Amino acid sequence: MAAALDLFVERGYAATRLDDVAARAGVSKGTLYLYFSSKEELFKAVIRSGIVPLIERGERLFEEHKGTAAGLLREIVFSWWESVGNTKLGGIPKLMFSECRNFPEIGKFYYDEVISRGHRLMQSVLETGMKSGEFRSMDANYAMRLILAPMVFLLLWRHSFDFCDSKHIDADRYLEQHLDMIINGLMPRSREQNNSTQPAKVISMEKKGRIR
Amino acid sequence: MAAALDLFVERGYAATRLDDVAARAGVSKGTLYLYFSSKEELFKAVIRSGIVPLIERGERLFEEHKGTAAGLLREIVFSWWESVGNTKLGGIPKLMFSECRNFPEIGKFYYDEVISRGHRLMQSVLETGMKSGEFRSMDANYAMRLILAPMVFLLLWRHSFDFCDSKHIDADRYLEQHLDMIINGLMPRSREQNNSTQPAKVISMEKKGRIR
DNA sequence: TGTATATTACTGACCGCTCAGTCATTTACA
DNA sequence: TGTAAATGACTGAGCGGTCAGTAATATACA
Repeated sequence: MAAALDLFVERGYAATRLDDVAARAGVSKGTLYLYFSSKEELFKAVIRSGIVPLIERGERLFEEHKGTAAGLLREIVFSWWESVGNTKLGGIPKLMFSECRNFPEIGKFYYDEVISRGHRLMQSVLETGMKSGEFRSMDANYAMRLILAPMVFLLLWRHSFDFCDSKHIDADRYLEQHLDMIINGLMPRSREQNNSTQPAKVISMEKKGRIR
Repeated sequence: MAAALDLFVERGYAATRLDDVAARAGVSKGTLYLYFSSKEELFKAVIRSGIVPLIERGERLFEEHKGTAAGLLREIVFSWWESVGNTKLGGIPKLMFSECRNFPEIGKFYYDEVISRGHRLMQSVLETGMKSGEFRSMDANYAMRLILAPMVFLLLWRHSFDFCDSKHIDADRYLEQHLDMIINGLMPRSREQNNSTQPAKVISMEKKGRIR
């Protein structure tokens, strides 16, 4: 399954040959069929085992958190990047976006088990912040999508056009600035108070030369 | 080429059969080879002819604009959605993200002719606003990416997981809220002044029931 | 303990289908 | 009638999937 993940991420579903998966795994193609009844089943297994555990971690972060909503937001963003963005698991979302129309069943599975739970999590964080008055009130469903979009987009970019890009994106700076722009867009009233809402600095891998 | 665009967008590159393209175009497969020397050449031609004209329109908007940077931003966002998001051309970015690793040559072409020009355009808008003091000063390269990401992401979503999503996204509300969050994140000092920076309302298809 | 039998894990040659690409033939038309 | 355009049957490589066979290990039994 590790071999399959590598190759699926690298070449996409259709372009991955089972002979190659078998070769990389150090077994014969026949052996694959002792464990997975078809290429599609192998694909599903890879997706399932790789992603589902991660979403659960995020849900735990939310339940256990005590502090500002902005701090929690920050914590989720950076721990997500650490465990997904920076690992080979980061290729899965790209894979899913590319293939979900051709495999609606897997698409639905991924949506139900990963995406919708991620959405619910982020929306809860925002609603918490709105209720407490830390964020101004807005449609949490759309706000949630607007916060997640640049995060996932960074992942997709990394696995697609990044190789063309002369200016490689520094993920930490990108996420840092995203938070900065989003928080200032979310905060009510004056802007100055926002510096007090970053108690989570400890867990982030914040750069010294942070952009103002 | 219209037939090919339809099918590429609908099924992806690998899953599109030239027999089907020919059938939809109302010609025989042999005829395709009188005009395109290979499937890959057909793909390139589709991408080239579909997208390049659009970017030029955006560049013209920038050059001709007189008004606030926020107004220009708004105008670009909505006219982009009108001419790309709402048409079948909207499938091309999804296609490019999915396939650019398998066709680095096309990926490079797309990056050079479309993405980098789009980046430059948006970055210019932001820098204009920063110079005039309308926006607070920040790294324009990252800000540009953070503004474009949710826009492109909406397109990708529409062509991938949207079919799973029970709550269909209203593109206008989404973009409206994006602008609202971004502008308020970009504006210096007090939040109240931002309502004066929407002279571009005319061209947008703004909904009455806008989210506050 | 030595031999026979069963089980498990794996192999790789093979099959059949799909589909990009070809080309001898037909059609359109000036 | 000559030539350019179009056709569609055909080819062959590639690849998902199969299965008879092998080797190693475990079990049965005398």
